[in-house]
Amino acid sequence: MEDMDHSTLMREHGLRVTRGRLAVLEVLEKHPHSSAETVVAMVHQELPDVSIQSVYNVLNDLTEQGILRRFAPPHSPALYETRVNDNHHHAICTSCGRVEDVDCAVGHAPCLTPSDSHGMVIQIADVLYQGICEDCSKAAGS
Amino acid sequence: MEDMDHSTLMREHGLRVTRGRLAVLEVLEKHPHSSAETVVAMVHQELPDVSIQSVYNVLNDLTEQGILRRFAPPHSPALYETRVNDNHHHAICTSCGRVEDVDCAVGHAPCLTPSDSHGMVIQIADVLYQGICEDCSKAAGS
DNA sequence: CCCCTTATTTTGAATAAGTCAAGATATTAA
DNA sequence: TTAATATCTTGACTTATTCAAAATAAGGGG
Repeated sequence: MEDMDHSTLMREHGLRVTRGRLAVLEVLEKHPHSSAETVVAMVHQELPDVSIQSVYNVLNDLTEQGILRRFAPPHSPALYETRVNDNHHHAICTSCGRVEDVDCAVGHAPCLTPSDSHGMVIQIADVLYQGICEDCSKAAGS
Repeated sequence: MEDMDHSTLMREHGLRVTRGRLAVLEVLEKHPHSSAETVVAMVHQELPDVSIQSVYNVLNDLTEQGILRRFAPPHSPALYETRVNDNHHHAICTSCGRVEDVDCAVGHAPCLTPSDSHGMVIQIADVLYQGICEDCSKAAGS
């Protein structure tokens, strides 16, 4: 069972295994870059009586444990994904809001090494490219 | 007068020069990484009858023209700055929320060249480092 | 310099996204 | 199986931001 991994993962982080948490992880594995609202909608397809607040709790708890990753494009609610620990980045279309994963060009984890971090110990580097996606530039160019 | 630059800048973008816009630019030059609310507060020190809505309008208009830059750390309202066109990045302390400017280590505008942009034409690369700042790690380590 | 056009601002209401807190429920260790 | 407590639910609330219509002000042409 695929849930086994998720269950084990959560136990390793000292978290109890609940239906809500498993459902959130499954949803985000199938649909990365989802907002809390989207996650709620998809969780409800399987488990209609999980509360909205609960999904927010789960998203916060799992993000805090590093099981999920959260990022916040301007003009967008926070988005979540399970793809963690691989230093990939995101490109968002400023026109339609579509989000794509992008591997960094410069090699392995380059952006984890800022020139001068002002004494901060860096844990995460989020890179967000903003631009116009193919479809939107076609649509605008016509 | 320093305002001359700002006025010229706005005219070049086809925008009318208003007290509110000048005030917002001045505030953000002195206090980069300010939220809309902070900008309102500081603008009000000089011009108490500029409305909140107006500041939001100004921030949106100037951002749209590329005169301001907006970025949105998780758990934070959107932040604004006048430093534009130099591909610098940001480090935010996840504990106290402090934001610092960071020049990218890898050279000039490296992150504007993603390996595979999925057909998107990239306009901006925002890099957000998250970590623990010196003060907070001292405070926690005690 | 004044007037006209229209960009900008104001006012007030409304929405979206997310948090807080207290009590009910479910998970897990013993 | 039971006890302890982590998690979930409910409902209200806060924060950040947007919308829309009427009032005002900027700047070009006479």
